[in-house]
Amino acid sequence: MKRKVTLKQIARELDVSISTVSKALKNSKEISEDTREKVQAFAKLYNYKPNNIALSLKNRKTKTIGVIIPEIVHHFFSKVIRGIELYANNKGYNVIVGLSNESFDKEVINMEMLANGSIDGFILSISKETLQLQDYHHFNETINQGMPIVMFDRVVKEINCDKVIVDDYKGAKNAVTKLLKNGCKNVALITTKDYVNVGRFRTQGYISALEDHQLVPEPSLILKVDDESLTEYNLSNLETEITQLFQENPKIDGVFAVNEIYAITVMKIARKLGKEIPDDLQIIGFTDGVLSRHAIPGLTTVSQHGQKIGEKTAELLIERIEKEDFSENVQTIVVETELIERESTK
Amino acid sequence: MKRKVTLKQIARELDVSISTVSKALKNSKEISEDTREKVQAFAKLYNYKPNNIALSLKNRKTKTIGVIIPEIVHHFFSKVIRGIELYANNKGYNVIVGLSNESFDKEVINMEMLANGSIDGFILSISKETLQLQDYHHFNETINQGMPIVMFDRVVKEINCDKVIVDDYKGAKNAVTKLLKNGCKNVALITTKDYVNVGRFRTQGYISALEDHQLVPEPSLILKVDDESLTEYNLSNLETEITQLFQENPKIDGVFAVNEIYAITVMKIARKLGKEIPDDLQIIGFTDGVLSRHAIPGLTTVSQHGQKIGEKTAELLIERIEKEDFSENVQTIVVETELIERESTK
DNA sequence: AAATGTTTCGAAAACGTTTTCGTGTTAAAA
DNA sequence: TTTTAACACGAAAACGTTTTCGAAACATTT
Repeated sequence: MKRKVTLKQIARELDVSISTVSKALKNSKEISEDTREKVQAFAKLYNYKPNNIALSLKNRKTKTIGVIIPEIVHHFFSKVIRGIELYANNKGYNVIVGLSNESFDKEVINMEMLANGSIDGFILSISKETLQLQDYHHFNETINQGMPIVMFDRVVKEINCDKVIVDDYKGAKNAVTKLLKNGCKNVALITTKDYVNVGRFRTQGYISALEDHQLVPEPSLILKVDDESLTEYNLSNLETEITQLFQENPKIDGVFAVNEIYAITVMKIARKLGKEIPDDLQIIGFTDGVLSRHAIPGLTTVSQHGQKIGEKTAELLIERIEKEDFSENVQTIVVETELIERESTK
Repeated sequence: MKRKVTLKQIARELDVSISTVSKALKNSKEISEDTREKVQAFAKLYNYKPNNIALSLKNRKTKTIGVIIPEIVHHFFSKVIRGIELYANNKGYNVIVGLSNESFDKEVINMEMLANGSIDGFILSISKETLQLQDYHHFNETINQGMPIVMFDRVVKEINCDKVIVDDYKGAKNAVTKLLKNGCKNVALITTKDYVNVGRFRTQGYISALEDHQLVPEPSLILKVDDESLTEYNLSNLETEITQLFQENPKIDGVFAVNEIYAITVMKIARKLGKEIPDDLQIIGFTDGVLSRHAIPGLTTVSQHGQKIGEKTAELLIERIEKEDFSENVQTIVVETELIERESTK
C-alpha cells in the first residue's frame, strides 16, 4: 500500500526544493526544461495529484457546495439533486448533502457542520418544522458570515437570498381551469395545512380558477390533510378522510390534489366507490413523479421540472461564489410548471 | 458582514498567543482559570468554530465519506443514501455524493475528484457500463492508496473490499416459490440482460424455485429486456415486448419481475388483455418502492431494505476508517429480503 | 574588468489548526 | 538564601499547497 505522494516527497527524492516541484508541475517558465521534464515524469510515475484539502485551506475555497433538503426518498427532491449535481460537477464542484428530515434541529446542526469551512455555499429547501416555528436565524447568520445561500421550492420572504421557486399558484390555477373547462362542476381540493406555503399558494390558485369561472369556493370541498400524522406506511388516515369527503359530497366530479400521494389515493378510493375515471371523476395531481406516470390510468399532473430547478439553483450559487458578491441584488427565479395530460382527465 | 473569526484573531485581540487560545478553548489545565474564561467568553461572543478544512489538513482525516451511485432518482438508491446519512451523521461524518449516471467515465472522474484528500472512504454501487467493461482498475487503485471502499448491491468479486448485498437469489426464489405454492403453473420471468449480476442472481433464483417443484424452466417464458434502450420516458419498447410475451404464451398465470417498472408494466398490459389480478394472473416484483405500494391493486414485492443496507455500509466503512485497518479481513454482509404481500397475489 | 541582464532555483510566508517542548515566573521546600 | 516544584504561557513544527521575493550562477554588454 503506497500512500499518496506529496510535493515534499517528490522534492526530497529529486533533490530539489518543494517550490521547484510545484512550479515544474505547473509548467512555469521559471524552471528549466530539464528539471521540468524530470519532475513531471516522476510525478506521473507516482500518480501525483494535489491534495484538495491543502488547496482548500490555501485558497479558502473548497469547490464544494452543501445541499440541505428535508427528505431524499422523494422524487422531486432527488430530481433537484440530480440537477444540482449535473451543473456543479460541470463547473468542477462537489456536492455534499445533508438531510433535515423535516426537523428544525437537524437542519441547524447540519448547517453548522458544513458552515465551518467545508463548503463555499448552500442550496436548501426549508424543513416543515422550521416553517412552522418561523425561526430563521440560522439562515441569516450564515449569510452574514459571507456564505451565500440559494433556496428553492420551500422559501420564505424573510431571508435575503437568491431563490428558485415553482409557480405554485399558476400551476394550480391552470390545473383547476383545465378541470373546469373539461366540464367539471364540483371540483374538490385536497391540500395540506397552510403553514407549508407551497400548499397555500396552490390553494390560492384553486380558488382563483374557480372565481374566474364565477364559482364560489365551497369550504366543504376543500380537504386540508394534516401531514404530520401521515407517515409513509400509514395512509389509512388519509384514506378515511378522503372517503368521507366523497360520501359527504357525492356530486364531486373533479379533484385537484397538491401532491401525488393524495391524487393516487383519490384514484384508489374513487375506484372503490365505483366511480369511473375520467368519466365520472377527473383528477389532476402536482409533481410529476413515477406514481403519476405509472398509475393506471395515467395521472394528469403538474410537472415542476425538478432537475431544471436544481440546475438553476446551482447556477445562481456558483455565480455568487465566484463573483464573491454576496447578498447583493438577490433574485427570485420562477420556473414555470407544465401540465402533463394523461388519462385521468378528458 | 463579519468574516469567520480565527484563533489568530482572538489571540491578537486578547494579546495572548495562538496556542493559549487553542488550549483555553479546550479547557486545558495548562491555562489559568482567568485566561480560560476570558478566551471562552470572547470566543462565544464572536461565535468561534474551528475551521474544518484546517482540522482535516492537520489530522489527515476529513470526517466525510464519499458515496457514488449510478442514479439518484431511484427509490432504492435514495433509501440507501438515507441510511448512510443517518448512520454517518450520528458518527459525526458528512456525506458527499457523486452520480455516475451509469457511465464508466463519470464514475472514474467522480472518484478521482474525491480521492485526493476530500474524503476518508468510499461507498459505492458499480455503474452498468463498468460492469459491462469489467474494468475495475480505479477501484483497486484507490484501495491500494489506503482509501477503504465498501460496495453495495452491484458488487463484483474481483475487488477485495467489504460488501453489503441483497440475497437476490433467495429473494427471487422465495417469490417464485410463493407463486408456485399459490397454484401458478406457468410462471414467466421478466429480467434484464445478464451483465447486471443482480439480474443474473434473480434469474437463478427463479430457475431454482422451478426446479424444486419439478418444473423445467421454459426459455420462452423468460424475457430478457435490454435496459439500454429503456429511458424513463420511453416505455413503449418494454410494453411491446411484454405484450408479445403474453400473446405467445397465453397460459402464463404468474409473473416474477426483477424490478418495479417491469412489474407495473405487466400489470398494465394484463389489464389491457382483460386478465384479472390476482385471479387470472399473479405478479410479484422486486424492490419495495412507491410504485408497488400505491399500485392498484397493491403489488406484492420483494423488499430489499435499502435503508438498512445504507446503514450497514456506513457502519462497515466508518469502522475501517477508524481502525485504520484497510483491506484486512474483508467481509460480505447479506441483508435478507422480505416478501411483502399485497393484492397482486392470492 | 566592471556592470548589467538572464536564467534557474530556494527560502519563507500564508491558509487555520493542534501539540510538543521549552522557559520564565512564582510559590513551596530545604 | 538556594533549590525544587508547580504553574502559565509562548515558540515552533506540522499537515500540503502556492506564490512572492531574493539570490546565486552564468551570460552578455560596455
